Amino acid sequence: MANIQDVALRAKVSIATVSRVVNQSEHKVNPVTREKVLKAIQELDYRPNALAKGLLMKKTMTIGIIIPNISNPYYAEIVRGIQDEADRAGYTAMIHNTDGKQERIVRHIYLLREKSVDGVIFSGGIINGYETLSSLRELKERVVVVGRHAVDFPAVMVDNMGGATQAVQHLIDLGHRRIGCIAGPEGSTTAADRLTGYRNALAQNGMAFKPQLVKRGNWSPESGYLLAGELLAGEQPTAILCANDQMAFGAIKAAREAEKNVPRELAVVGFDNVPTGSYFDPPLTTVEIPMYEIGVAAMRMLINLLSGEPFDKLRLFNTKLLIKGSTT
Amino acid sequence: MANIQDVALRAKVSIATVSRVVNQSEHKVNPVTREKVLKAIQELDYRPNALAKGLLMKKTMTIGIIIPNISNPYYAEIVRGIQDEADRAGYTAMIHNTDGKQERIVRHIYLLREKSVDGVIFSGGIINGYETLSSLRELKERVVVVGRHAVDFPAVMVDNMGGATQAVQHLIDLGHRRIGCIAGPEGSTTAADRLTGYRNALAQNGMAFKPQLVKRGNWSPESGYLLAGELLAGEQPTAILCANDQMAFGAIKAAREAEKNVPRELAVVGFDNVPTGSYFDPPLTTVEIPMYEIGVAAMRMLINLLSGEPFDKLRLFNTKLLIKGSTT
DNA sequence: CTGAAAGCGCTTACAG
DNA sequence: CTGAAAGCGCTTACAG
Repeated sequence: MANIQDVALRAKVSIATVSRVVNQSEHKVNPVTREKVLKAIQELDYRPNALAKGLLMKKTMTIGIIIPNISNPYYAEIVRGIQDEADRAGYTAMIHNTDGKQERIVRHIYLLREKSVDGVIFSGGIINGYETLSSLRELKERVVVVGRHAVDFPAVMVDNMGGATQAVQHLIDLGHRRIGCIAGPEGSTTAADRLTGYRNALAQNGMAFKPQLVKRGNWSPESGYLLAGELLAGEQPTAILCANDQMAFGAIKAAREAEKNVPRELAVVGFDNVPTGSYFDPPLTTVEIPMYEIGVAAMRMLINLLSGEPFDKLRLFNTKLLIKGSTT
Repeated sequence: MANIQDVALRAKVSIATVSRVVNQSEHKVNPVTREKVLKAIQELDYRPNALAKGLLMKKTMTIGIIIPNISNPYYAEIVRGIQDEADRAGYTAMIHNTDGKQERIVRHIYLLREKSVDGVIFSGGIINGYETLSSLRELKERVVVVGRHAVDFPAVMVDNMGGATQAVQHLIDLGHRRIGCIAGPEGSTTAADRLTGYRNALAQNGMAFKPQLVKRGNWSPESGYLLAGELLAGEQPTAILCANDQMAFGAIKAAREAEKNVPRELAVVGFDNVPTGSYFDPPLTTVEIPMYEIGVAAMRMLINLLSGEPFDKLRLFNTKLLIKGSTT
């Protein structure tokens, strides 16, 4: 690969001049000289080496994204938002899957530091524990998080609580009185907030909270399927709020196998509004979250953080209840 | 951030010695000295700078992945496979979305060169045109592709043709004689191969190929929905092969709205076996592709390529017809 | 076993 | 307007 030296030699100028041309520097360069350099660059198919530049400038135009799993459509959509915004600003992203495991989170944070990323966006899982915080020490002024975290980073958040309350209110308005909940896993603040929203709606309507109507899944359709099966065999709710769409897909399948008509005998609400939900039969009623925009906003925030621009340290997105065929 | 110099100063040794300890070099280091260095590293929370190392060693332990769109579950699954295998080998991946646009492909290939990635995995879209090939020039010995391409790179391929033939044979065996096809877009070799498979099955059974039974979508559920609507309103096939699951979801929705029972009045087959397909009603009959394993295999191949190990330049994966409720 | 020094490919303050 | 030189943080051949 041709380097700056090769270009300088061929154009018969110094590397300083080549650098100025390449970077369209303020520093004046004679037009004739510039042309010579441009010609040499073209002929040699020269590209500046970003490692060398990054080492010197202490700026790599690279960011890290830490998520549980890119093959989860929720994160995939957020990531696409982050990347589109990053691309517009000239940043490249390195994506790290942690499956929510502390050990992997810590290891990948260290990796990002070694690779000298300019900043980090953290979504999913949870930042806690001495190890994780300690690994973030050197990076902590350059982190943006998506979701609610114990630590005080600039954050893009979603009104999960309000969304869940609204969804349950919708079920109550339809006349449901035994409303089950397939919640997300322990340790997820998103899951916790959605569950709180469910409880709030019950309380606001003077309805008792019954722990036996609540099951905790792991976001997968399988877990929704199994837990809905348990609820239908036991407590027999007439409606179920699922903490995400995937689990709602599983719940609808369980209802089908139990020969319960959705929505007539069992109403089901999901959360997120993943793309395929509206193709289901019945189309899934769900709480929409603007995942793509969340990603864009998180990257926007990181760009401001890194450039020293002032910005709001907290951006809250509202949800929107989409009433479709799985509730009536 | 502490650098190697800081560690050397604190441990009262030279940077050469620190380097040897950090890299667990062959070169002997006195155990007492080693301990001093380790202690300093710990106290300073030192991490070696990968930019400096990469610049010197001409090896960054970073790879690039070029795909159309990470929020497409097909690519997300392949990427997860690539990343898991990459992670095991100590590589980090930079993912670039091109939406299949030549301009973006070219731009991102140049970006990957600037960032000095060790290698590239290219999936989706298509490598052709002077611009793209030219941009790949410097990287061409370090590229692995997924899918069929005009250019001769080491490749991981899928028997799309055989899978489609098998799926259509299944429909024929069920007695269907008017079989429609919602194919993928022009310019996609995957789409072309699946369409050829469809035609082959017809030919093998002495059935005529009718162009009016074939429509070309763009892989999205919307396109499947619209095109299935056209087929149902016009040619009235009794079965449709869709070139991917997303379009099959759309087709089933169109059938529902046209009050055609699936599978009784319209049989539908998808392709890929994305995770949600089996939760549909009816569960989607589809041609399974081992997406995750394809990703793993592609990364494995790239690792061998980069390390100079001998390996098969072509790895072919077979598909598997999964018969579910959308065909009977 | 230890360290001084060269060099990877850049940018920029400084001198001319 | 142009260029020589320092320095970013590393690894390793070489000398001792």
